Amino acid sequence: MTALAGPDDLVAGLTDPQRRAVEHRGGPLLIVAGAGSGKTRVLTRRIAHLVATGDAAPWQILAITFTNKAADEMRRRVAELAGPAAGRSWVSTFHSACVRILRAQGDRLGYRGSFTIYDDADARRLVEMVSKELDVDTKRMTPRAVLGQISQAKSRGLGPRDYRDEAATIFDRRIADVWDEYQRRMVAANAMDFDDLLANAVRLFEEHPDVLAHYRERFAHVLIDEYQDTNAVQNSLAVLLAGEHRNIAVVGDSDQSVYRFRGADITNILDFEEAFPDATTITLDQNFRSTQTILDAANAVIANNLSRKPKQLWTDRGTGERIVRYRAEDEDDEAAWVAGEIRRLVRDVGLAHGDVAVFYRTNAQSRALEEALVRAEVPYRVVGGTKFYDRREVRDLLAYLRVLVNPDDEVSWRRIVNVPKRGVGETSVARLASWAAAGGVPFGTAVARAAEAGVGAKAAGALAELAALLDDLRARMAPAPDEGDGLEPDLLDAAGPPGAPGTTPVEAATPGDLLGPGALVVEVADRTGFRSALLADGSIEALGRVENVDELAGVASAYRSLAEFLEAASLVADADDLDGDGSKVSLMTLHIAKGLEFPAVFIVGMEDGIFPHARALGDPVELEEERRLCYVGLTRAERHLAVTHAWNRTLWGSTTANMASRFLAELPDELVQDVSSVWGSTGGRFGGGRRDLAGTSAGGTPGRSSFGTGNPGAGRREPRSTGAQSLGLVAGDRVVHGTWGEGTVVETRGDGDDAEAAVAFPGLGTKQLLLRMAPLKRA
DNA sequence: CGGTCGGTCTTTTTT
DNA sequence: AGACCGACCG
Repeated sequence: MTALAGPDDLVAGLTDPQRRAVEHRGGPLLIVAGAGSGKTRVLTRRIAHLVATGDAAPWQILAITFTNKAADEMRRRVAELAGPAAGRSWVSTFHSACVRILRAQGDRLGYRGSFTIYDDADARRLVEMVSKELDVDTKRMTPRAVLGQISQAKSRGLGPRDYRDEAATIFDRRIADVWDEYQRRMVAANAMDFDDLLANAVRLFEEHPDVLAHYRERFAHVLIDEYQDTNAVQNSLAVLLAGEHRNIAVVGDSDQSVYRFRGADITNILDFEEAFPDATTITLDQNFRSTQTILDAANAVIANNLSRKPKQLWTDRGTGERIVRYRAEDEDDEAAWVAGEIRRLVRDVGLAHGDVAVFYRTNAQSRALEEALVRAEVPYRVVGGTKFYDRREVRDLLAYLRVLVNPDDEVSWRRIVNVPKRGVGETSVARLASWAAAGGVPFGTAVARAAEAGVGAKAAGALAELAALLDDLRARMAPAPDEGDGLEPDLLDAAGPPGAPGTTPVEAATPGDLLGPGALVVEVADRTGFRSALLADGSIEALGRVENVDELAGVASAYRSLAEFLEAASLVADADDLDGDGSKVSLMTLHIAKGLEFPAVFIVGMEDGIFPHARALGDPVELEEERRLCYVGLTRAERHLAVTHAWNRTLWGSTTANMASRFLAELPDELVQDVSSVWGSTGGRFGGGRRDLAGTSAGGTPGRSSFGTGNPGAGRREPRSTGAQSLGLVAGDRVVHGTWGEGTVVETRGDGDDAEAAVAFPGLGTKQLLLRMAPLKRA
């Protein structure tokens, strides 16, 4: 379509600091990018600029993000700017980049190319297994906690031996024992957990200088997003790859570091300038997202953190409305108020449901909201939460598929051995395990020779049948396409795995009677009796499970090989990650909200003990992390922001009274409009109009309204009308909206105070406006 | 071996 | 309130 952008086009429209970040050459670059400061824009333009100026070939660029979604988005935007050649760049997450390298080079570490990736649940199972074998008290040391310790240590770049050396308590030494055996079993199972993917890549580079040299040469430019969320190992990777040419650009905002509990180390970004003394630092603090009121609030809150570099976000977009605060009786009142306000925003202010998001600290809080939204007939979706790949039946089938690809995968074997039920109980599994261990053979061998292993005749027969079935399927499995050695510029894909968003899924053409991934799912589900067991159950949820099985087959069939599908399934946590179509309100945790933005945001449950979470109250470091989370939440809002807390909240069956969150007290008074204070007042101060709507749908007391006409000004009386209803608009008229700019009237309805107009704003879609309330003038 | 009952423990989770 | 685990029994 359009001609590719030249270097000058690529810096057009950028602010001065943005431009400098794009044009910087020679040496390390730290881009301190505040929320909403256009960092993705800078990153994508920088990549395109490197290519357009000829300073780098596309395949010499490695761009790292944290989520697949972010990687897809970046890939898309870079392709727009730099053309298809940009597909030769690696734009991926740390984990997928490491997988790609390890698939090609893992044999140097003793892994085979088909190694399995264990997610947290798989890893936890193995820890549990090992703990029990070692007689660890799994009550006092839960597998979850032990794995957490191991994971944290791995994130710091430690191994079992280092950990043992550091061990201060008997517990730590036990953890080291478990870790030792866990790691042995992982190698035996030809499996890696998420932390291993990173750690093994580092090990590969450290132990094989020739490999490192290859990749250093290959990736002459390294860019890393969300640097504040990197852990020590990821930092090592960055340093290893960029340590020689030093063309490393990192982007991040220490105020948005909220994954400490996952091993993220904020000092990586804080100390970047020390690690790279010749680094250039560019700060982006102009915000292009929010009103100044919202930014002032966020600035004020985050200023209470001691361990940070001062930074003030600013905007030229104007003051905007005050932040609405609602003090609810309980979580139901809170939810009902939110539901009512959302209706107001849609009816009176002209927002679409998709423009609105509600954030909460913990997933459990979504329930009351969902109930209220259903009652108020507000369409919504819950983002995150239960993921497709976490469902039991999906995990079961994936375990079958993994065993097909990797017969040494013990955890998956154990999972499927008695699913569906074939009379193989705990004792049989124990016999299989000890026989395998004694003979030094994989668990799968014991399954095939169960009778020899001492398993009872009936169970042994079932197991032999299972092994034979899997052998048969394995023989008919379509081979994985050759993926090269990971070093060629153009191997694999230009645009991520097939089936990934942004690429066209290709129905795998399977030659002869070879089985592709989709067919394998079907075969496994049918021939193991998995599907019939579900159907026999007959319950509603069993039927849902059957649907999930079919869906899994559908997803799988978009991949070229089973191995490829399994890799994607392990690395892409959420299949229903799809961006909403704009027709639904989004509900999500504050963590998930990071990186997103919405015209209207509600943050609920702002109570000490909820947010900040109870477990953070006594710990200053944790508390600062919670405050960063608050900062993240506040800065997601573009124009409308409401914060709520409930005096009473029922949690886990009992009701407790909570104080308002300390973060609420950190919001400057003049930025906040307290809605509960108008309780029983005649109203009029807060934008008025349609109070009936809020009242009836909220099922609460009328008069508690909030978001009004969008008129700024602290404490000033809001006008009852913008007068736009008397403009006499007809379809085709050009108008200017205070927020959305110029648009065209598409349709008008009603008259007087009830007059409404549908107005199309270029690039923003058509908005329904209540003219009495809308800041509208003739163009 | 497999179903049922009661006791316990509840954050956040890009990969 | 709900999920998950372990003990108990047919």
